[in-house]
Amino acid sequence: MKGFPKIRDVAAAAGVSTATVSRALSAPDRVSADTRAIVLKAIEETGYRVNHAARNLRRRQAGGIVVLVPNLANPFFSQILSGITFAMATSGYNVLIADTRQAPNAEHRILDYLHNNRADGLIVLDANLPEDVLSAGDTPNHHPPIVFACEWLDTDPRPTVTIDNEEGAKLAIRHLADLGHTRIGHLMGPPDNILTITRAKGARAALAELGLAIRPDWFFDGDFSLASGAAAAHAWLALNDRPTAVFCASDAMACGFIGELHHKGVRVPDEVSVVGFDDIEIAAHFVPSLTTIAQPRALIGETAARKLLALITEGRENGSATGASDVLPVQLVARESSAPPR
Amino acid sequence: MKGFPKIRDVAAAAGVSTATVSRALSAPDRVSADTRAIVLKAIEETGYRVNHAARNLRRRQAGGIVVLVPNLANPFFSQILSGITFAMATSGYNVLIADTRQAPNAEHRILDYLHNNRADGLIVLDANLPEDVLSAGDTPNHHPPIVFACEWLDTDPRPTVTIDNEEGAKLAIRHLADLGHTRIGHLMGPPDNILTITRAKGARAALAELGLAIRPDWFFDGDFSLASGAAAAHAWLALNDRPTAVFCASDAMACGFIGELHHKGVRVPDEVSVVGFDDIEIAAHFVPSLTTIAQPRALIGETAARKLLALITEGRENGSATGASDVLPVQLVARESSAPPR
DNA sequence: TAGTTTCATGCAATCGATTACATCGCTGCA
DNA sequence: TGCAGCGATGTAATCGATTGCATGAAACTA
Repeated sequence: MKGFPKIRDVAAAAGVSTATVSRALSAPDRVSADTRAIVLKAIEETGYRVNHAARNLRRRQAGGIVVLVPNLANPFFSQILSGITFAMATSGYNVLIADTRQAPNAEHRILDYLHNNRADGLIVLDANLPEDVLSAGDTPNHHPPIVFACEWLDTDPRPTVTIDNEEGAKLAIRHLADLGHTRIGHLMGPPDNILTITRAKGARAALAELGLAIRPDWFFDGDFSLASGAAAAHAWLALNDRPTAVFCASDAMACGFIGELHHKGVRVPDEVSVVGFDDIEIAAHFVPSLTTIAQPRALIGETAARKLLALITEGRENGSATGASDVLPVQLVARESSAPPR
Repeated sequence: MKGFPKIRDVAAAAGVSTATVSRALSAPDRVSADTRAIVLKAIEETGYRVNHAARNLRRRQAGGIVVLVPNLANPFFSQILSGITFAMATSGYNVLIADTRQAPNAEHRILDYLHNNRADGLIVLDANLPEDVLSAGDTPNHHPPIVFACEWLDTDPRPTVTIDNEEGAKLAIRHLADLGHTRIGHLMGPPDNILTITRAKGARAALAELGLAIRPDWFFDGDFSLASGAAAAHAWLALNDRPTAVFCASDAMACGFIGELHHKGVRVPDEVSVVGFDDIEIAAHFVPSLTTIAQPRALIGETAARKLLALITEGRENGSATGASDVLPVQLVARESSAPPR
């Protein structure tokens, strides 16, 4: 960073002022085609690169967006991140990532991103942040625009990018009913999570529509993880009166559930059908391959990123940060793990 | 970002100069305990937050590190990223991520990170970058320090954080031999990849040590992905004379291999034993659960991050960027997918 | 007691790009 | 011919924190 050419050097090489060089880069149509060419050549020759810190300081911006991920180690998010970086690639904004559940002081550091000039915008994938963290954005111009993706807050009017979770759950239940199942259970995500609530609601609604039993002892607790799926397998085994099909609120849980049943000698789908949710990559290759509700994860990330960019630009131009919310479609993918009951 | 308090406001509130405020924050022992307390209180009251752009400009730094990931959508990397953000959390550096294989212009944008004042350091997880991209760092002070993690370049003396890939492959082969297998194949990663080369080398060495056959038709081509594992299953099925065990260079390939064999009615480990590499989370829950070589992914990320931080600091203090390289240990985890041959 | 260190603090230059405003030369119209 | 209008460019202030140097007071030394 020491001997790097600066805009002054380029200006000297091109025989123009620094203002012209700056304009040739950031507002090409404000300089004549001739000088622009000269400036670009000078940039080429000197090997000049803008200093982002200087630019950001002057423009009063941060130059990046932050993605708040509840748990980076969870592969569910990797494809969403991929969609985000894809959409951001040409924008000139950096993509920073932060794990909201990671010690030390996760909460404190998030606040730092929120109030701060560290990010021009946020994509929040974790709606279970401490209440006060997000409400810190009360005073509208004290924080950058926020887009929620995947998860959201019912009480919060900010724009979101989600999928139709309720419909997804209904598709799953109807699929099992179509196969002939009448005894259907549901393995849920973490309590309080909006996805858990919405998917469970959809499952209940579909069961009711179909006139099927909604039995509390067939609604198993989980937390979206593989391990909780395995734990649910034990709960299922412990029942006297078991459902013949289980709709799991995540593929990870479905895999954990099936894997553990397999250890106990219970075959899927012979003895119990399983439907997952997410369509993670392994679902198609699992044994048995997993029937699931596909959600377009990369597209979610991409959409959220574009929406955020729009908000950032809009916020700069006028003040009206409108927040239409996108709901992306889901799709049933039928595979081996679901079959008619014996 | 408009009406935010600046250091001047804090200085006024505390009745000191901006220099003192700055020092109270960045060099606490250069101000007296009393004034420090006063300044901190003033910061609290005004709600001041440093402007990173200004700080970075003045300090001639970028304030962040970049992680170059070959494919963000690949969950293998999520845990490494997690380790990196964990180690970086308290450092004050942002963690930026960039996908090196992502259109448009991946190559061009990487160069931007390399030469540029966008990052104070890089963690590179992709050693297959175009030759000239990395060699752009010839002139030592024209680029930030780089640490390679997982993958590395044989020709490059820069510091690396890796695992003992050769030993891992040997563990896998020996494990299969211990079970009684004498006909052992190997499903490889993408050609030219250093991990592919090293693991295949370890596998060959172990086979040789054990006096077992090294048959070219039992070395299958792959690319670490699930799909290539499934493709290898067809290659295996097509052989007249099949190995009774296959060591796969990634868990994803092992899962794809097993999943596809299962579709074709071939049971694992009954008809063929399989050992993977990585110990991704699903390995323990797969059907059958996967015997594999565990590598400490989060630790790799964490170690790389700390090493990079050390290089950044060192580079600022004196110029000698030494690059000891860490090799982290691997471990065999025996599960159901490997058993004695029939 | 005079001279020397040490410590805490203030002053003001500085990092490098952007941009409001001023300037200059043309064109076009009355 | 004269003046408004416009486009291209230059001048210089500005973004906000950091830090080299200077200052003054206190502590220490001989």
